[in-house]
Amino acid sequence: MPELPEVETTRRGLLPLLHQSVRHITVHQSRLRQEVPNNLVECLNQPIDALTRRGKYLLFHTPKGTIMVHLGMSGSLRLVTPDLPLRKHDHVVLSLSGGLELRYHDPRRFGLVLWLTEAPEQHPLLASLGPEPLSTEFSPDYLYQSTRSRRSPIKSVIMDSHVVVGVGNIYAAEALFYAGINPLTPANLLSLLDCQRLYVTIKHILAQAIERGGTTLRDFVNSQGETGYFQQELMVYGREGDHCRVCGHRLELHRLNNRSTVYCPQCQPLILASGQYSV
DNA sequence: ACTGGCTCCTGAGGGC
DNA sequence: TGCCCTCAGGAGCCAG
Repeated sequence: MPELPEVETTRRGLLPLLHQSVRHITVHQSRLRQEVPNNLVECLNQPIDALTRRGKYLLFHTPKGTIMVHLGMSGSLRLVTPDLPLRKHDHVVLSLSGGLELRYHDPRRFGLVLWLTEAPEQHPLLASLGPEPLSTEFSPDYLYQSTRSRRSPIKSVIMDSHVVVGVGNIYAAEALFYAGINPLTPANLLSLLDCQRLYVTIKHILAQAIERGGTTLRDFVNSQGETGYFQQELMVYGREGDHCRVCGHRLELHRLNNRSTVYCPQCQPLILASGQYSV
């Protein structure tokens, strides 16, 4: 499941297609999270002069407009030679001037492929996004301020892309573990010190995952079709019932907003409204 | 303004 | 072997 490090890994792997043009488009399945628009053909013969990322959105910039791609839950982009057989769920295929094909593959179809003619940052899906977690805009004070009015669990808040982009279920769980913060803690009960620790762990974990090519669980592959190799180092995600790697306590599973949330009750005590800690 | 629940979708895995 | 059920989850949307 692509999170920010996986999307960034994909972006870097696709840099060879810079300055190439799309010569041909085949849409095998247009029903993604949003319908693949007919005007995607406007990208034909336009050189891709930049490939950027905003949150988990990939942006292929051309003089005439921007191809915006989101990988959703199960999506991947692969740069392959045209003779490689098409796989099931290869929904969109872009044939490039350099001879390779860029194939968008997405079994669960939660992702999207759009064509933007306006400035990407003005598109509704991007306009309201929070700061990039690895930018200076994201700071301990920003995190502290943006949690003051939020009584929902801190895990939900850091996963809210309007607060900060790119923190999905895996990294949220891991960052909270390293910060020693219980995922269920009402966000507004975090102290500035808590926010400073959480800020550090979010940044550190994402940066480290990018450096190592992304986590992979289940279906993520990079643009060369390789899996990442970060998953063996996960501390809590997917380890419910196992023992904490730090204290040996049994890790607990909690369903939060219909999402599995694993934490160590010993290392991540719950802060109560009274300011006391509960183990 | 904030909150939680619902929705889209397919494939894996468990129970029988 | 096969059928049915549950679960996985990013993120927009909506009602309260």
